[in-house]
Amino acid sequence: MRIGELADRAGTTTRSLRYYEEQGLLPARRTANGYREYDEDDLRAVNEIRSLLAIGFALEDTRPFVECLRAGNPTGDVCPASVAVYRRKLDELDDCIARLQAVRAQVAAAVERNQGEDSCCKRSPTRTSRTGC
Amino acid sequence: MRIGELADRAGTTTRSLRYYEEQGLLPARRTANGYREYDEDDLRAVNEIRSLLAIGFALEDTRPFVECLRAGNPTGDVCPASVAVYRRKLDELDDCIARLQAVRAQVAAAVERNQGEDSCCKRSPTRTSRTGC
DNA sequence: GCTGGCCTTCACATCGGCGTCAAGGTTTAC
DNA sequence: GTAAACCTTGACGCCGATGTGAAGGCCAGC
Repeated sequence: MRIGELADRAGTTTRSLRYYEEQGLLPARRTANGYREYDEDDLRAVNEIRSLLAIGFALEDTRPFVECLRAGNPTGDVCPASVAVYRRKLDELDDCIARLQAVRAQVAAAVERNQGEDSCCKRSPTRTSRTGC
Repeated sequence: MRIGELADRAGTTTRSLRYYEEQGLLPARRTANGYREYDEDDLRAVNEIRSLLAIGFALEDTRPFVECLRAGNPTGDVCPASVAVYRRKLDELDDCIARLQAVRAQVAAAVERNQGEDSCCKRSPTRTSRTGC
């Protein structure tokens, strides 16, 4: 299949696929006219990449999983290198969660201190903003 | 005091202070020669900004706190607008923590599935990478 | 008067994973 | 033959907070 179909089937864009190729994660055969040509294995690789990205892995961290798949394994996570990434991610997640929980506690305490307070303020206008996690 | 001293005392850089000014968070008086001149209130404002940034607030989210301080309040968080930001941040933190915990569980399960496994792989090299939370 | 250490503004670089456009080649359908 | 729908490479834009550097002004001490 060509890049457009692969993108559609994987629920992504051609731009992303070319980017993965550029990063050495998705080498592509070329047809005579220079078009990239992909097969079902490539689709599996892209799905692996996408599902890992979706849970917050960096693209680079998906590499062992993709290589594991390419090596002929049923899934990308049966290889030691993949499991190593998983473990590192677990540590990072634990650190991150702990930090966020500490911040949460700190913010919650601050809210409590200043909630019913008439210790209010003297002026200051209002505004809005956006999210981001 | 001038910008270099303020930066030193606040534990940041002149670049950052100029950026805060550019964002309208830290207006500066100028001396005759064009140098920025700051006082102790400005130091407090910068400290407020820095401590909020340090716990993951966006610069824009520090605005109500700074304005609250500027309005003459003892701390930046006694104003309703500040508390509103706190509350929104709490929600964001809860969402974020929940997502990360879900991911953590998913990754932990995957590690468990593939840990002692001789279901190993067939080849695939090794690599390294870096952190980031 | 000269050196060094401040200060000024302007503006480009960083990181990651793309979006998006430009300018062009190819192939298919009518 | 020509329009439509693919494909190609290349390159700039984005976001946020800041690093970094260039080119120049100002001031204190020697």
